[in-house]
Amino acid sequence: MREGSCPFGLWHVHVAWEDDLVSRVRFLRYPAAGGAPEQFTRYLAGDPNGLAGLRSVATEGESVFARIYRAVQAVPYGETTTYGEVAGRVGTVPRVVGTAMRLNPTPLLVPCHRVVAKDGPGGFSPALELKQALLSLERGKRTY
DNA sequence: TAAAAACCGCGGG
DNA sequence: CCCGCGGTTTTTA
Repeated sequence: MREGSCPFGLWHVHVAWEDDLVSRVRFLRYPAAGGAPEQFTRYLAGDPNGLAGLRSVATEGESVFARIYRAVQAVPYGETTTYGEVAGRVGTVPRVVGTAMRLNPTPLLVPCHRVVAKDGPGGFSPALELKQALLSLERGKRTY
């Protein structure tokens, strides 16, 4: 298993992967020893198709969460959907979608930042600021 | 271990 | 404002 990071503003995007399969993505305040896959660098530089070719472990299987993650992955770059909308498509309730987003092992690859509340931004860990930065990045506005 | 309670990145009443 | 929804985590025994 390989691990590395690339910078994003005040943060560093840490990635754990093997070949094209990504098992973990995290936002930390310090860099890793090595670099992240170039796809992440491209995405964070504003390339809409930067992440193409990478898979996430989170989307495998038939669990409710896996189906939620697949539904979220289907949300196009630069667009948003709501917790309730995803819930309806998967056959569960909004609250569970929120839980799945909170526990998302591979943010960015499963673009949980594109899921917002019906009226409001919804949440994001470790910082809501990151969700806003990612959304404005996809709108073509570089915050960082 | 197993069962119960608490906890939520929500939404509708 | 309050309560149910359903899946996860924490607490309790």
